[in-house]
Amino acid sequence: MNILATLQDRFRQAFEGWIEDYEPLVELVRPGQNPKFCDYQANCAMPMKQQLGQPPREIAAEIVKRLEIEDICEPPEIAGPGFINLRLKESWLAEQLVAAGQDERVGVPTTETPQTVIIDYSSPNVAKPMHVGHIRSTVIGDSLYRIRKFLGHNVISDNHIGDWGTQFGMIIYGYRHFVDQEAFAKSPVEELGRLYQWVRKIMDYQALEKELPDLQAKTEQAQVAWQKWQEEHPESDKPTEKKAAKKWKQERKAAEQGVTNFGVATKEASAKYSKLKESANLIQAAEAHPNIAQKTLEETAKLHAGDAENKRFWEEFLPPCIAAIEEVYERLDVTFDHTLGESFYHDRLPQVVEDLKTKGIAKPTEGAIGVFLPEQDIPFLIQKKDGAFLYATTDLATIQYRQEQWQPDQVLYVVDHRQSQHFELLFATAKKWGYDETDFRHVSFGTVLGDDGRPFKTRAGDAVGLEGLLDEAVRRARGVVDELMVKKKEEGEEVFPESELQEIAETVGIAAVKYADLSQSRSSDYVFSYDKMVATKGNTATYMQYSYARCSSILRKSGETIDWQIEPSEMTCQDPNERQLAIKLLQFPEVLNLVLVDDRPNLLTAYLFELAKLVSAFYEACPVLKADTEAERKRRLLLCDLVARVLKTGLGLLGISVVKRM
RNA sequence: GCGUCCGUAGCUCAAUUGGAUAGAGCAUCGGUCUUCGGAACCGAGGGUUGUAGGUUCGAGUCCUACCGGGCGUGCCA
Repeated sequence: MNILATLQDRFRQAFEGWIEDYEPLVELVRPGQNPKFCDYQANCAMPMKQQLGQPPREIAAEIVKRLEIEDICEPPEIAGPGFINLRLKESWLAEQLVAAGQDERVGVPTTETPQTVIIDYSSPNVAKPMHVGHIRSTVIGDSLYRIRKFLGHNVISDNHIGDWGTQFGMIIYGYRHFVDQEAFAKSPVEELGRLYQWVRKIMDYQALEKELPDLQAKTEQAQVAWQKWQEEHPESDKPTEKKAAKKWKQERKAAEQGVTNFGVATKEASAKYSKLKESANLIQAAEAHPNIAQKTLEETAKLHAGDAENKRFWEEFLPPCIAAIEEVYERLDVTFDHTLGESFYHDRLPQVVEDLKTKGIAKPTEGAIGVFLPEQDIPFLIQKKDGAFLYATTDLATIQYRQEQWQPDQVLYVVDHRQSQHFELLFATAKKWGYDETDFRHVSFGTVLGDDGRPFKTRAGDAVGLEGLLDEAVRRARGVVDELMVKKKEEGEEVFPESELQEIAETVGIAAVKYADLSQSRSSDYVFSYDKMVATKGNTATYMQYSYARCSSILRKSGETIDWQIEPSEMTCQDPNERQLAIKLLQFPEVLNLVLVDDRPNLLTAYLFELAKLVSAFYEACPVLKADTEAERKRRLLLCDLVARVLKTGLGLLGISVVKRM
């Protein structure tokens, strides 16, 4: 049962035959902001002023008159400029609680309008270790998948892995020249990873060798230019006229920034260079394999052209690489319905370009092929002048395939915000191509930052590996769990066995990483902090899991079997804390729907956090096991049961598991 | 230059897309309690929502300008 939807229905009925185009007004029925005023409120009277030419308070009175809602709410009150305040009836709340309690889905109905939705997320490159950058896409995508599925949509997850790119040229080249056969036989993935890193290092070294003098020269030039600008533009010369002053300031900023920008770039580059230079082996390899970047590109081109040997390497390397990625997913408890990578679409690319050309959508431009779109200052290039295809081409082929295969109503791309322009171009092109019925959405997200406010990197400047990150989170979680055990021991309580402690740490650690990400507003960057994510206070997975464990423990200690076959009158809330908790529990369905409006899992985490806080207040005010009467005890135990189930279900929809005790 | 996102409490972040007194957590301060699991609860201080205008019953949210930042910006993905 969705309270909000039910109330909105009643308003819809009230408007019917009276007001035209009332749907936007129905949207203005909302949960109340402050329990002091109301449980729900309708803000529709004010905007109706224009249409009806009456004072909003009069309109509100008219709405209330037409509204048939007395089975659900107390008589509505009109407040302020024309707010209609609704207060739910105790008897109705009790009925809904019992219905939710009896329902395996804790009262969440499935949708009446199921849609076919494809979600494209995670998308790692094979043969390259997964890193911190993959967390958000994977975790957010997985959660959106779970929620849609739970609500009854036909969801298809497709992991569009990078299995056809230049990294294969790199490992093929590496395999030809540097492979340690023994290591490869023992663990192909590890050896391929080493080869990738090694070739990457040689490439970096050679590139830096070439670029560094240039960078240093540019830094010096920038310094000279800045000096000169300052000499030629003393502060006293600053124009007083507004426009000229602005230009003056901009020039100064440009000159000054040139120094810092090139300075920083040079400093970073030379630090990296001298670090690489420490390895004699690397220098030797770099000398023996000049221009390695070009050679790896050639290997990639050969693979794409169907070279038998490279294709054989690819076929040999791919399965173990995918298996390694699967291991990470298993640890994260993430699954996909399909894993159709770039290579899957390779054969379709020429036809895509041909078709777009034939239909007059794409045309040659400076030797390449591109789609020109109104309101876009750059063309969407689908073929390079050397004839090679681009990821734009693959993305279009993917859209075409998915339409043929699944006819989706909606396609979500959970990809970081830096690619928003690419998706704008992609979606516009797809529309022109005829796929104009599908709701394509770029579910974008911000960058994961370190505590210095810059993208989260290791001290050496590399991306942080995902597995190491998870290990560290689990290690911190173990620290938290151990601390807890010390306390238990002091208080003479049972200390858990080692195996269980490790299990709890794993569950709590992984949950912490996921929750930290999901609880953040998706569009903004966020600062990664191990300490904060495993904190036992605040909006963290740890706090929620504890709340669940505490609830479970009370239920366990009651020694009773939960039985929801009761009369609603027995569930009537007697205490304000019970009532607040009951309403929050019943709002679970509407929150899930709200999450999907704009694909914002943080609304679900916020809801769960509020629920957990209300439970704490409830325990404080309302003894459960030591309740005054048997009826009270029973009612409160049932509330605990529902809380535990909503917490578990809600966390489950975020991809987070719970433990029975901690 | 153009495009785009952002600027909210000391810190990290919310704010149901235009609704009532802008909320949480951390940190700070005060209080409660012989713990149904105290990882608790109750309370206080802390804000000109970057600045200045505008739109209207009503603006953190929309419009304009400015200040400060991130990201992107034709053949990488």
